[in-house]
Amino acid sequence: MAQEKNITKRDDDFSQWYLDVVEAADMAEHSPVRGCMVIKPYGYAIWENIRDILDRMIKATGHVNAYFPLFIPKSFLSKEASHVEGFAKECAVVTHYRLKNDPDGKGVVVDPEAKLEEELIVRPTSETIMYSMYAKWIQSWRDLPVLINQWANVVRWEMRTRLFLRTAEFLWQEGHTAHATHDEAETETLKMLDVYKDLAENYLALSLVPGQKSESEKFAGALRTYTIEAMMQDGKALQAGTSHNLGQNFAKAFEVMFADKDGERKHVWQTSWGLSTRIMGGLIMTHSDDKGLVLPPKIAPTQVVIVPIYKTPEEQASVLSVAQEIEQGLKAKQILAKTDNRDFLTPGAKFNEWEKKGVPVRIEIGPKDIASGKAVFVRRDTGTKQAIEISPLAEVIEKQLQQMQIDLFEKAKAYRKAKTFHIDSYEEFKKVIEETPGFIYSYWCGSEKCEAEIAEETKASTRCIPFDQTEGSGKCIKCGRAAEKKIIFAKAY
RNA sequence: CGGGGAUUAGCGCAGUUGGCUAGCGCGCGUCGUUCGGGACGACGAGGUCGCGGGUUCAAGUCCCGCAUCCCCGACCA
Repeated sequence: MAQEKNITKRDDDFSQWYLDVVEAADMAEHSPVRGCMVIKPYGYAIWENIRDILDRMIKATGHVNAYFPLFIPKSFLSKEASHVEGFAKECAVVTHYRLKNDPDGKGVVVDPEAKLEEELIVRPTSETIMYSMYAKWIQSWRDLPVLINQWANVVRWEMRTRLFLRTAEFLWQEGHTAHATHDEAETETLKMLDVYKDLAENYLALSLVPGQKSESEKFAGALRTYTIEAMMQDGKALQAGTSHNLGQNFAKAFEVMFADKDGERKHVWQTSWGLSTRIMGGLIMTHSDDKGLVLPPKIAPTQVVIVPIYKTPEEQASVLSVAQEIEQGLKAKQILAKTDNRDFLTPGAKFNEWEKKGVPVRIEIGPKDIASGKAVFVRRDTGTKQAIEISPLAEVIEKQLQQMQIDLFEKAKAYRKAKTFHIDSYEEFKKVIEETPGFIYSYWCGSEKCEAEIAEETKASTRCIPFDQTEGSGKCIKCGRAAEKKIIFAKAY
């Protein structure tokens, strides 16, 4: 039998299940370059959809796109102390600009004569290169705010990598803004986190909690970092997007200053925010099942696949012509439909292939259906099959796609709620994190010592201080001191 | 950077105490029969056994060195 490897989700092997889904859906694979990923056409089509939606949102909130260099002079990176400390350990460095033939034999070697005066860092993020330009562009309060976004690749030389979740090179957008006041920057920071939340919930159907990062988890160089933390099917957290209020830290390092209305020269207040291809890992780990990927209709490259079924050439002709009609009807409603008319595959093989790729809706059309004026409609998430009339088919499908989008989100939310625990005792905390991993809400005193000890003892890190806090106060889960707010602990990707 | 494991066809693997022309499954090609849940048969193509040394009449197999990859930790979007 031509049976491929099965995709099976087990608690102890969730990572393997995840990789199997990525492979089965034909989204990406490891490249020969260490830690780097090849995003295959199907995976890239999904990224393009996410990118286009987010790009529209970013522009709708008043931002414009620009592009800055891949290379950052080493001296730039070291201007902001905590920033360089945060990234120094994972930077790729360009030291030479030329190769030459190996004098001892085959191939080429780095020409030692071609050493750079100053090494160049392949950007791990673009704060420094962008703000060196902002310093020139911003002179007056009239130049503010600067609201620029960039779509780019960045490189972080991570020790261990995993497709989409952590790769040495990844694609993202990074927004970098400059404002006249702290409050304006803070508003911007929160506004963009909200854009990410909108994208993640209403398009990707991820279930998440927005909140603020602890001091130890915040971005290197930021005043405050806000995050959306999504929950995966194994109860672990995935940081799906972050928005930073940078304060004046970089403004001071790069001397980004403006003459204010009151005549004083002041440092600008800045923000940066980013969302990467990692979010596709979250998409996969939130919705997929043992048959493969499950895509929310709003980001699926193909929303409806029509599988024709026939035996004889006569049947083929009539079935394909009806399939064409259905496809046209769907396209007229802006539904991304395609007919799989490959006649070297059996219908079963096609069903399987499109299930692995997560196409939301499948329509089966064969001689029996044509005779009865109906077609078979199958939803990817529930697997429900039903016969529907061919004539008003597009309307029904349109509603079903909308419903599936809602259902996926509701399912993800219900799942997160089921794996969310409010815990007051450290003993219970340890038990829960081990036995039923999820988001644990506990009071925390705010000390890095408690945070670090908990991480050491339980492998759970602080994810965020949720905006949504229940009334009251309590005692720190670790040390017992008085605490004002709850923080979420979870194992994380 | 520590601790394990691996490297044989495109992919996944087997290969005995060293011994014949290095196998198996999937995939791939041609033809035929099939086609409502991953079709079947026949024939066929495909290998510098990671690299470099060594031992031997004989090395995928034994020895030495090197390289690369994977997994588990520390680091991270």
